[in-house]
Amino acid sequence: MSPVACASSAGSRCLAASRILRAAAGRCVPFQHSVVPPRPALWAPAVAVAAGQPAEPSGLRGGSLRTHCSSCPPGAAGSHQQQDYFTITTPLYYVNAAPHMGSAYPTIAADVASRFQRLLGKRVRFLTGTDEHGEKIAAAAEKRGMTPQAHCDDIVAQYTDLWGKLDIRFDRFVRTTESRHAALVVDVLGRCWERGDIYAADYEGWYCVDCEEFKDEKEMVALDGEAQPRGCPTHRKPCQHRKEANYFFRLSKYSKEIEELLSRDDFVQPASRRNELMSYVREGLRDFSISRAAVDWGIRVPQDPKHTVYVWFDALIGYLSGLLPEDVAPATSAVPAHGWPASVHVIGKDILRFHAIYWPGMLLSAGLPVPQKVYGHGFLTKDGLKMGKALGNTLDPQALVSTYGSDAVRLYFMKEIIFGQDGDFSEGRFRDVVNAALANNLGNGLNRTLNLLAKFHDSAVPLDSASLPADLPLRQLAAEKLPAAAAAYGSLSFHEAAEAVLALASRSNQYLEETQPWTKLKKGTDEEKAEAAAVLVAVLEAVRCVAVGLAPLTPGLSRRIYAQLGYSDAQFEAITWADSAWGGLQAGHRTAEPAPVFVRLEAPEDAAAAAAAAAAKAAPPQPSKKQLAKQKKAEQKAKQAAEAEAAAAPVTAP
RNA sequence: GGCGGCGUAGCUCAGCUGGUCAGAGCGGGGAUCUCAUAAGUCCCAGGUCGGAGGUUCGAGUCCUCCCGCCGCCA
Repeated sequence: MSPVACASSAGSRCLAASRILRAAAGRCVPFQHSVVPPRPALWAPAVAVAAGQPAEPSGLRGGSLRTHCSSCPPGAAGSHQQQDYFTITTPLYYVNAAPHMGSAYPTIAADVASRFQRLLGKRVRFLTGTDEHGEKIAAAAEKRGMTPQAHCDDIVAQYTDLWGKLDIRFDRFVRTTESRHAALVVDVLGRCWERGDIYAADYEGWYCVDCEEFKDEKEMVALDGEAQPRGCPTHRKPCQHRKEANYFFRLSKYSKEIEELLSRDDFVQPASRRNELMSYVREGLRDFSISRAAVDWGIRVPQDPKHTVYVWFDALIGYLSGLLPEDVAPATSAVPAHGWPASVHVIGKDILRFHAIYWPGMLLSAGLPVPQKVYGHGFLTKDGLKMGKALGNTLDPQALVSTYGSDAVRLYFMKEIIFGQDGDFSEGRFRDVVNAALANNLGNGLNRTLNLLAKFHDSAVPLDSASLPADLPLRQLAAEKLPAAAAAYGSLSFHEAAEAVLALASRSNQYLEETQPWTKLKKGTDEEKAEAAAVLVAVLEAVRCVAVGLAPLTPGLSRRIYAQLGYSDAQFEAITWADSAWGGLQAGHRTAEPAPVFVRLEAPEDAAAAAAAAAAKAAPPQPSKKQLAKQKKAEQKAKQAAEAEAAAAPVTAP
């Protein structure tokens, strides 16, 4: 079972794995719903909301809104040529357990996309939240000796806590237990009903009491002494033949529209996802059940209070209810004025069908536009293996972010895994690639340059970066790479965006080696010293561009780079994508006291010991020759430094 | 079983509309430097492009079969 969006084993749901009730025999998913008191929607913690006003993302506060960005390529998804808003959603995560990497991954991606769109000046609505209905919730709560509501509240707190640690800046956090959500579900259902798209029909199939689930005939196994396969494969107990009345949604009525939708290049992405959906549609869309009579708690169907709304119908509408501000009555007609249709639903590939087929059908029935895009990202593995508690292979995002920090986690998953493809996490590789990019390349490059500026120019920028020649290779590379990064961000190609921006940092280090300003600054002529000063400005300006370019991916690091360059937090908060263009650093500007902006990642001791022990089994641990040589050099350096210090004149404290 | 996707250096990937008989990053090895975060820079090694056939002057790239992995559907 897919680890993404759902770490649990088969049968669990997080807008995932579970199968939807359909008119065909043998398909059913049980769920339970707890009717809970109304609760306010959670707002993003960073945003202070004035009474009666919708929340605004803090990133834009104080910044000027721009209507055009020269860095932005024409036609890019989410670009200015399209609407002036940007609505992005993650799945509404199932709160049967604490968040796992499978939910953190798409949330990070949505946050990166949101931050980029905010830098462009868009009115961004980043919607995430939780789906709190279902029998698994009740079971998990009971197991913990808690009410379902208390359980949900606790898990939701863990989600928001983790999102805070991962620098997730959502605008809306919707919970499907909110009364406003229920009200909108009822309203949407009413519209579909009036349209004639809901009808009563019997659903029958084989039911396992222990699973609380209907079984497909193929799934069942033959029990002892029986010829016919009628047993639950999990519990090995006889399934009961059940027939119950349900309400069904007339999805088949919208087959043509949905097939046309799926034929579009830009609706379902990546392109490989479309094929399986087209195959599914061509088999003929069948109506699906949207109610359950057997489940006591849930949103009551007003037209027949013996029924509660089936959880998929309910949860998908969270994308609508979550957009509505508190002061707006929960009505379907209000939704288009508040960021609908969504620009992109970011989802795991395992729940594509619900988002690309059922959801559009529901929306068409309710008279609402469909989302602009559904992006099915790939699955994650760890050390090449599927993740899952049952498999004993888990990746705890809380532990990861606590150990290594938000920027490292975000960069790895965005840069090293191609969004849309499956990807792997291994801790050694994680440290290596993050260190290489952020500590050794970018961080050291900035530090060495700031130290030179401090030493030879008292941290004052000697000239305008805009005055540097337009044909300066570093400047030209910036002019090439930052627009490329913008295009990549717009296409949700985060690894390409990261590579494009970081290429500028790499080139900066090369440029320093080519020009060796430290030599010229020490011993050069006045002209040579001026040239060297220009090199420092060029490199610092390039790093400033990199900071803006990386801001969606590594907001904390970018902020620290800006601080090191002498800018205030307010100045950082006010940046726009236009600031990624060359020319921001001005003569006279003072940089801060040099300090590392990214501390290299080290293996935790226990983990390192465990890794060493594991490696010892496979092969004797041996430090590489390079490492030994490096240690030796370090010792020599320390010795030389001590000797030099002893011989040098006393140094005046700054 | 049907359909679809994938298999390229130790790892992660590009190339994949036929033509320097394969590249990048990370890791590894060597050299060099000391402005700097045990960093930087330069150089090098690593490839049966899953396997076997075929088409072609020429195939990682097109066709067939087989093997393995993943996804969807029954």
